[in-house]
Amino acid sequence: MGRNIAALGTVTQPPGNVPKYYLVKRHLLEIIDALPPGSPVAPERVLTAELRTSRTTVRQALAELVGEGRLVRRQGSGTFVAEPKTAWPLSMASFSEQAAASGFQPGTRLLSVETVSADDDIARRLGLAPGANVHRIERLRTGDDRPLAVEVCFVSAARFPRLPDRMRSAQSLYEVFERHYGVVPVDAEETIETAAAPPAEAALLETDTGAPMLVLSRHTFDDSGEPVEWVRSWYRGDRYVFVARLTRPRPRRR
Amino acid sequence: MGRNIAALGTVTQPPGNVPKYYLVKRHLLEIIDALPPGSPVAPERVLTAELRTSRTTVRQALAELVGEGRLVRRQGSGTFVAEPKTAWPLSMASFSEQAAASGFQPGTRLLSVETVSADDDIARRLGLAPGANVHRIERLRTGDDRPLAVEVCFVSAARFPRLPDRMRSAQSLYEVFERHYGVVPVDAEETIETAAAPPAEAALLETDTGAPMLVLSRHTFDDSGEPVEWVRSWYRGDRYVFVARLTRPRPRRR
DNA sequence: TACGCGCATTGGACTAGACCAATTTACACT
DNA sequence: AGTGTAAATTGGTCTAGTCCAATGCGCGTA
Repeated sequence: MGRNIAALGTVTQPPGNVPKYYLVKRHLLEIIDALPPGSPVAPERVLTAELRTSRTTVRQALAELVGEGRLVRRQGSGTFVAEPKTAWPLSMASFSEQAAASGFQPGTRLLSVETVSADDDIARRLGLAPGANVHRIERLRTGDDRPLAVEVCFVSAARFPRLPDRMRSAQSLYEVFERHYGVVPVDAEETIETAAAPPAEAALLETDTGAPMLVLSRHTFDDSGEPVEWVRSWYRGDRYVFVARLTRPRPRRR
Repeated sequence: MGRNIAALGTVTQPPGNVPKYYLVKRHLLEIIDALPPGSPVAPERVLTAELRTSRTTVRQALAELVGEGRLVRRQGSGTFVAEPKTAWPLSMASFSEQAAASGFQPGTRLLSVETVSADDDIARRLGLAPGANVHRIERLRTGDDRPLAVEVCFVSAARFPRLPDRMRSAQSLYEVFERHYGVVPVDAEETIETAAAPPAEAALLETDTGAPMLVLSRHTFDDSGEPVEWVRSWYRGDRYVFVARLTRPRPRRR
């Protein structure tokens, strides 16, 4: 068509400054909403010409849509409408149980197990003296053989001797905790934040450096209130939505 | 100094492709980590010259650091090390209670109340026929007079007649539910995802269009399992971390 | 001293284009 | 018809620069 971006949609928003790339984004959104997942979208250079803008501006709009899980891009191939996001439950259940609850075949790839000296933050979280030895366990969690999350877990080396060896043959960390050490995690504090994917995590999760991620940090305690583990998990923000079930704590007051 | 980016740090990561902007980001991170909040960081053009790269590349690194809450930028003024993020609890408590628990003086600004026809998604969520009337309540929640979140709430118009009038003088929606309609929300399903800030939300939250956000959607039910409200809240991803407390549901099995 | 105007500084948005990498397509040759 | 290679297509990274908007500083003036 070749109509100018200025003619796109109606700007009902704040008086002046809606960036041009955002008009492009809304325009693309209208197109995407009408197409089923997998449908191809016009290539960058075509959009650039059609909308009379620079490639940079088009790319900024596309990048946001990719980050929000609306589009998928494949170099050399094209841009396509993405599948809807997948729900990921927040619960005390083990990874395998959570995955199963979401209808995935869970899998784990052990990336590295090493024993290192804890930095101040980790030591404090695990109730150890600064510099104490901790096991650092890095794993790639998969669902239906597709990468799902990268987890880095820290536990006290003194409390869990020979854990590295045991990890190499085990699937579930919680099972090892219980079987070999009699430790049962009973509650946890989870924090959720956004971050940009570092190159290593991006590669493992098959996305791009800088892609928006959901970072879930879990601080787990056993029944006596002792800290058990400190885990930091990276999930692709364009693929997953976290779901939490909340119940009113007390009957009522007032 | 004028040292080239190629000399920065050591690339132990994946074989080849670490983008140049990421080297800049790591370099800046080292600087930031050693400075207290509020400290100024060198302006873009200086970094561009020092690191022998383009302004675009420097800006990409800065943008990610801003999105992760490590830096704050003020046009005409400069770039500064940011305050640490603030924890925001996920619980069934009302906004005021949650804010108080986080040490904020809670406030609410009613942006708009209107009665509209529900789209299919909203109707389904509230258990209504498609096109049924719903009240749409848009509010800006504040903590210590600073914008905290933008909330858009939908409730059935048939179930809550004259709610718009009552809202205008009320602070707490839950209080109105209980006092005037005898409805007490008891549990909820919350979903958390990432998104880029639209211009309107960005303006209200005093950030930039496209800034990474945490979007919290809450589907609330009363004691008989009836849906009460559907709320979508936008929080600045660079400022807040969501915190959830989890407890193992069952005593144990196996 | 206090005020106000103008300029320099700084971040924000956008452009046009170069070069690279992955993929797909087209075509020549067997 | 099948196969392999070259070319075209498409997304990814980076550069160099323009113009604008908000802020803050300094200087001249009242």
